[in-house]
Amino acid sequence: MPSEQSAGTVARPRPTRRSRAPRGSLSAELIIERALRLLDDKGLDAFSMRALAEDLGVGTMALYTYFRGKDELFRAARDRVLDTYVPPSTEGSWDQQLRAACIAVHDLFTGRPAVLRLLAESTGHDDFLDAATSAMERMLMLLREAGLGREDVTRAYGTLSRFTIGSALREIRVCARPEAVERFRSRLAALPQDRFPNLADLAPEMLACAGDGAGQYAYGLDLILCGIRERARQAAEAPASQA
Amino acid sequence: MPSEQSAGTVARPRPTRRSRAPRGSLSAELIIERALRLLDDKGLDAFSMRALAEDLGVGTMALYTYFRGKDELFRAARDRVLDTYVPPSTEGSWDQQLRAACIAVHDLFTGRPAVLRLLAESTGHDDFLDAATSAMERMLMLLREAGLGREDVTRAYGTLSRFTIGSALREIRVCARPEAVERFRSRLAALPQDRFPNLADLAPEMLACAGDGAGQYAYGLDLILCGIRERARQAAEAPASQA
DNA sequence: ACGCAGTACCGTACGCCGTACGCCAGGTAT
DNA sequence: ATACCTGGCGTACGGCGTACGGTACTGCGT
Repeated sequence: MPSEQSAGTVARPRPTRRSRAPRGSLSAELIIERALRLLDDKGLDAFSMRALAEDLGVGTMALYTYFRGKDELFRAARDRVLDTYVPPSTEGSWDQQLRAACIAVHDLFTGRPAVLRLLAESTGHDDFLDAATSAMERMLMLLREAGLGREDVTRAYGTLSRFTIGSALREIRVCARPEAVERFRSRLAALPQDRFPNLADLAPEMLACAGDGAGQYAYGLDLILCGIRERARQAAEAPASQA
Repeated sequence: MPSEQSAGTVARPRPTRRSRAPRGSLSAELIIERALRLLDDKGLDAFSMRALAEDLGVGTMALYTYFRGKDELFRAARDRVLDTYVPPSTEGSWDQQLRAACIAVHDLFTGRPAVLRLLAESTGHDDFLDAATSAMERMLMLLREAGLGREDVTRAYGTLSRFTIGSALREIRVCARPEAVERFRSRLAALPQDRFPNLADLAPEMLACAGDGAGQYAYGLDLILCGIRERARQAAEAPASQA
């Protein structure tokens, strides 16, 4: 910047002129990494392109060299996280493996609250990351191994995925937030016991479960797996009933 | 500002000066109603206080007489929708009743996509609407009727609610959007069959299920109910095993 | 009849946001 | 040396939510 502010004390509006960052200081990788850190630390609501740029020590518009816009950056970040999925061991019976695989997905989601929200708001299926597709393929395989028919495999998979995302969402919104659980507690305590006897009676259990996301997930998962087993048994007994 | 624009034809920037709306033209009820209509028609993303005010033929700030801000308005709108829940009949066995109740909730959610997103993003449990609390109470009662222990009742309820919200979310994002299903289709078709044999093979079923939200929900619900029944049977056989 | 307080509606302005557009500097090829 | 390419960047625009103060109407006490 040659003789830029030398012209007297006539204060420019002080845009806090940054010095130009050197040439190689940015990359898609680096941006995604920082964005994820920011997302995890401050949450989705506090995220902005401006904040991210400042965090990187870079002008806002520099980001647009690497991503067409915020949405594209978000999708890239989401994909990066999904690609960190590592399938658990391939030992044990089909239901043991399926259980482990689902729990791994659930853990991946709850570990990245902001990314989960991104995922929940996306139109879904707009892409097939390699890791995500592999996970899907593997689950379908395990379900076939269980002895389910073609449509049952598909529907059972859908059930698992819906339950998993519903659980993870609840978990990041409630279980992981002590203040939410606390508010729940006071609400429960204030309920008229005559109108809601079961709710009032079960308050201690409700509260304990509200704080135990992982346990809740495992319980529901087992319920569903139990249903799948039963379904497989029916299919084995009456193989002619499917189209 | 006296004599502000009287100086000749110097056009003011044309803020399209509205004539003041008459005194009784607004009410909390009316605002909520219009907000819901707008939300349903244009979606959550397109909603803004300014747009709502314009829709009502009113200045933006008039809304702030009735609601402290956008969040409060949203909560009021959400509550209003939740309060339209009507519990289905109280006839039949506990599982028939539970099934009907869950489906009613699911239908309520999927009928109001924008409200569902509001609900999914809220911290949850920050209030107990009368209708929502009654629904909860009734489900807990039915689960006790099934013969479940205290903790099982709570956890089974949690499973149902998580699955229901997960399903509804998926439904408004995918099943109800033909273009999302279409994109899914082309993605499936493009998959390398050697790496993802099951996925490729099951593509027709996957696609059919993607468009059939209600069927998917009912299937998963039955899986869970089956698990609950099994659990109840275990509890009946070994009543000493619970704390 | 007349003021006057209260209130429902509203205009303006501020500080955020995402991003279109074009500039500019520094490295590379010629 | 020169031209070009490209990655970083400043500015500006239109949108958002909303704090704050103004304004005109209603209804009340006199």
